[in-house]
Amino acid sequence: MEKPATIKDIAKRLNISLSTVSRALRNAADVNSDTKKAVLALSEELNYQPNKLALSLRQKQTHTIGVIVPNLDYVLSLMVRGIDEVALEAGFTVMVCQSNESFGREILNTRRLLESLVDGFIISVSSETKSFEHFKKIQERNIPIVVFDRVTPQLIAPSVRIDNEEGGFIATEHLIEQGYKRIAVLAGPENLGVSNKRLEGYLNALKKYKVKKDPSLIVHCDFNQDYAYYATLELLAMKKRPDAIFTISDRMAIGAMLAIKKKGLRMPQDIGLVGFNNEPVTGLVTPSISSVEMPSFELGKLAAKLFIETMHHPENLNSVEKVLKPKLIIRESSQKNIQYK
Amino acid sequence: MEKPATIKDIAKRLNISLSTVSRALRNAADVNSDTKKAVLALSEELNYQPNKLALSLRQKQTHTIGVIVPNLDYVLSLMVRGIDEVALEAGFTVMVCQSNESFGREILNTRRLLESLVDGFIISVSSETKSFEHFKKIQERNIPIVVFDRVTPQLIAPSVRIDNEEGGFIATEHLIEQGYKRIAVLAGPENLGVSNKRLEGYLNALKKYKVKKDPSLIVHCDFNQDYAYYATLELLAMKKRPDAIFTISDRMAIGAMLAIKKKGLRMPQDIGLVGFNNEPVTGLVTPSISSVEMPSFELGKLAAKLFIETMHHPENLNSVEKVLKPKLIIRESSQKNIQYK
DNA sequence: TTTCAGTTCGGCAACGTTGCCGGCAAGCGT
DNA sequence: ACGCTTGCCGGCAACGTTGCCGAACTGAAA
Repeated sequence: MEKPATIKDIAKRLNISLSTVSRALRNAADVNSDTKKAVLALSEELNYQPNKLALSLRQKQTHTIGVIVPNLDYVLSLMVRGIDEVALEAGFTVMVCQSNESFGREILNTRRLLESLVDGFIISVSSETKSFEHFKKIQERNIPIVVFDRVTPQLIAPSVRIDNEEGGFIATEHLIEQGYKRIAVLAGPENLGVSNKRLEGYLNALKKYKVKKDPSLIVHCDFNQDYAYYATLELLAMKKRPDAIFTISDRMAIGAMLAIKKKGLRMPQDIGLVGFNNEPVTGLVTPSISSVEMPSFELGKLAAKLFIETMHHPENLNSVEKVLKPKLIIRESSQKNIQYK
Repeated sequence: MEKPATIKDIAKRLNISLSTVSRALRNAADVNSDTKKAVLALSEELNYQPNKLALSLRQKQTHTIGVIVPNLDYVLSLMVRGIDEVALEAGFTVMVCQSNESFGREILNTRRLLESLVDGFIISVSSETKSFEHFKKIQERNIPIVVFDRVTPQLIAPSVRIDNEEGGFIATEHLIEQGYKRIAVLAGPENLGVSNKRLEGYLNALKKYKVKKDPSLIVHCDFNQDYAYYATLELLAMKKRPDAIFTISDRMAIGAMLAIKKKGLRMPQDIGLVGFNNEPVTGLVTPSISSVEMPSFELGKLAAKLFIETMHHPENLNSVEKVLKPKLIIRESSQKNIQYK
């Protein structure tokens, strides 16, 4: 039992032609039921597995999806698991690449996946990416792309995301309702759509509740715990320091928490804090941190489903844009007016 | 610019044969330097990319490594990144599958990867796995396997791991030195080698420092925060409750911490706690949790290097066993006698 | 008997690539 | 003029699979 069995082996053993075996295995109409049985039996015995390479070469389809993500943090790895689940079910294999938030790396990844002859892409763009030519070239070759989570108007493709504006809104609204007056926001890089949408939600909440917007309370910084830490220290050093902070991600919320503790301030009494993503760690730290949860797993599944639809009907699905709703998880860090739990 | 260019296109445009083009591209000796230049120039212009499927089909090598891991928690994803880095450098693509600690799923994964015609495997076995026939069958087909992290004597293959016995030893030794007298251990499932080695280290430390072993302080439970939580509650309900706990993983340490807090006990004064893996969360909770760090990234890189060696020299590398040293990171949860920091 | 439809099968080519073999011409020495 | 080496190149087959075409046989209708 050395080499795996091929169609040829079966044909030889049964003294019939390759074509007949092939047809029998694919259960084609024009093959005698006796020979069909014989072929099936022998293929079972030899433990025959069709060679995927030959198949792919022949029909120019690898049944492989290239997935590019900026990293594999909690939310994204959940999304990838969602993609994986649906893809496997549909007979696809997924290849996951991390761009590490680097533009160059993202280009490298697309090239590598292209070399691997993936049938298409499911992409969440890196925060560094400002040009989308590498993706547009792929689209010109009629290779399907689905964008998820980090969606951008600069790349026209079917997309799945959460309502980030809503997420920013409910987080801010909650802080306002808790009685916080000077609410700062730690936003991500300026060009990142996701971050800007959440910021927009923040602004909309201020507007609705007639809280005056203060530009000095809006800070852009990298999606990163350390940057958030230092940004928060600066915020807290202001003459009129904020009494609450909404961060665009939990990583940043952790950084903010550390800075707040460093300053000897208490949450939620002195400072309120709300993060985004609902990573498990937010429930473990002291105080636990309120956070906006998103249906990551569902979102991944939806992305994969949309991809498969796109493969089958490449006609204008480009305008399809699925949006899921986020949900606020309230914990200690923001409950100035208690009465919960 | 629709279909990607092939060798045939180049041959036709230059009026030469396929073979010549092929040789020119591979920089073979017996081809005129002028034609070589022409071919290279045209292939550049047409943006020629060799078709990997055809190549793989021809030379029966996909340059793909199948990686199977029980999950993608902090340590394992670091290891996978290490594998990825080395593999890419060496021209390999890796396909990662999660078994979710399930035996059936692990078998499914190996089958799928086998169908994808991977050149070999790098494996960390699931905690459920007690039979290794599915892997042995692969080895009989002369497909190389490298085992990492979760190594077992039941599967003879080149392996990379950390010194788990040492890890268990230094954690326990540290607790003893801090003056803890009744040290409990939350071990993993009984059949899991990694867990047993760490337990062995614990026992060795007790022996060295002449601390009497108390079987009621040794608890086996699933690698899981909830189980650890309940197991700890039981430990703390004992008449003579332990004054320190060493957990075999940080997940379990978190569970233990929650149980300790629930009981209203203080760390490190009432109870000492040391975990394993040094996940970032251990530094963020209050109190921060001491933990045994392992060089995960390095370990992944080593595994990939070993795999590549094995591919090139399949002769008896089976006895190769690389072992890396862990390192104790001391934080608040175990510092009864202060003076650190 | 001829014709025709239906059933069942084999042969050939193709997907894109490379390895092997052999051929042709030029250059060299005899 | 002959043979030998060397440099360069083309043809063929093969990897494992499937699609297309046509052949061979059967049985029945004309």
